[in-house]
Amino acid sequence: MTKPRVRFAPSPTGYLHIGGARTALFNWLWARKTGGTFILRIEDTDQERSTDEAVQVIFDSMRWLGLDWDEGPHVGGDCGPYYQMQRLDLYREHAERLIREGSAYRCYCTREELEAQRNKLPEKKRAHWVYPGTCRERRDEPNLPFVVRQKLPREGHVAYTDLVCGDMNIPCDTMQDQVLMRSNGVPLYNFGAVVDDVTMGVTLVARGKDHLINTPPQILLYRALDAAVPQFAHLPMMLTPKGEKMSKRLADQQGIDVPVGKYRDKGWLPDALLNYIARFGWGSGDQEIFSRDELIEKFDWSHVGNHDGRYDTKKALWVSAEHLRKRSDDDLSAMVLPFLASRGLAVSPTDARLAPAVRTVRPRSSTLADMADAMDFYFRDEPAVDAKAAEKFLTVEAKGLLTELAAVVEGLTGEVNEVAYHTAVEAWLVSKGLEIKAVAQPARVALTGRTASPGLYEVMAVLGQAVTVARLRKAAA
RNA sequence: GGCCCUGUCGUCUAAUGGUACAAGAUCGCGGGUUUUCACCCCGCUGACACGGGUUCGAUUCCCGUCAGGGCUGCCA
Repeated sequence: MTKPRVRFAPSPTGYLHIGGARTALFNWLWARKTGGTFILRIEDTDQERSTDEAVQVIFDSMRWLGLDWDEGPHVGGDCGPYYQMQRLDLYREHAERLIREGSAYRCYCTREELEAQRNKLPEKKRAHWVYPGTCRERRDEPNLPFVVRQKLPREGHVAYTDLVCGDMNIPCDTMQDQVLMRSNGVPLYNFGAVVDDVTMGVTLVARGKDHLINTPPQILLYRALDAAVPQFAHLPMMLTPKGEKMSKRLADQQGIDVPVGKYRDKGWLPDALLNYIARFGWGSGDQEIFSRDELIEKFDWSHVGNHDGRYDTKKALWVSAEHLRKRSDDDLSAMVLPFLASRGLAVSPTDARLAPAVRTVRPRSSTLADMADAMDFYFRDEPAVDAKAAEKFLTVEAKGLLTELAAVVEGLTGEVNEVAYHTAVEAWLVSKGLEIKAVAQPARVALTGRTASPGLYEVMAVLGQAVTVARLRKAAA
């Protein structure tokens, strides 16, 4: 049995959409699970919207996610080139063949003529205008611009079995003679994709359900080209929390990050994003958290659902946090550095406070950005003090206690660690007949500038004796 | 409007023609732990869209209704 060949074929018109990332992931998982081939192909035939920058963004996002491709730009392959705009000869040859064999025809109707026809319809009915087939039987070949249209059967059905959606059976009279090639010789999606999938030997096409309706005419094209029809798997849509298509605008309104790059910028771990989007439309028993290898091991088309879902920001953040908690202090230290840097904190990778600081904030963070924010006070010369907190807790009475506390800490000798702080402070409290509650919040504000932070003794241990004393004294002044 | 897909807790998933008072996770709420905030632990609320059939029996199969989504471009 031959190994699967799957592909991800984005169009470079902006950024890698999170829904696109899921399509890429499912294809990639299948290739990795089966030992098949994962192809990356750039569908840049929309010259109005495609840009080189967007191509670069796709590469960057794919690499960040760790979805490496076996064939495609940069890595090459036997079926290249992998940019559609570099394959125009191929499309022209295939279009000519279809015309010759009667599965396609040249259409000389101009855009203006067709537009005029459409506009004759009442406004409400314009949406269901279909091309009337004016040039279907035309035999002459005037020296005029033309598009190539697919010549569809007027009756019959196209049947196929979708790995996700099951048995499909679509009547031909609901399709129309779609344009295959523009008048400038550039193919449209439904043609370019088929020619490429045929010539690249793609055996399984997994894509969003928004392409479900494109499949029957594509199957007709495969048949017309005497090519094997691949398997199809149409993935359910990722919708906004309100159940709408995830356009950039709507997503922004509802606080969802659509571009993959946003997740990187916000300090998600790539594996966490992969986990969240994998669980979207797919599941494996009760398991929620998957490593990359577990996804490869457990992924299966039979467990891909076929109903659309809604993005859930809270659950997404939970998944992110779970992945963060599984990482070692050292890993996280290295990864959080850029986030500290972007906050103006040039912390050295060898700073001894780094890993201990990470350990204290890890259970309080959902992303690396959260983590950097939570760690801020460790690395500033002076903590940013919340004015309200200071007003509430740094009272005259509290300042007196902080002065004493500073002296207690200053008096410590030997190995001064978390336990030592704990022991010494407890002893002092007992001698004063006080409970920790009496000084906890004032001390916290003094040391961190905030009312919520890791435990006091942990904080002292990371800060060190000298800084702890200094901050306590400063707050008491 | 037409065509296509889909309807299980708010959300993402699970299970099944009858051991079932429909399972897990998240969110929400309450409690515990605690120097704060988290983490963690315990508990609670919460769903088979509706109506017909098929069947001894339907959440599960079929039909209809309703609802949601997608497509309906010389976009992808």
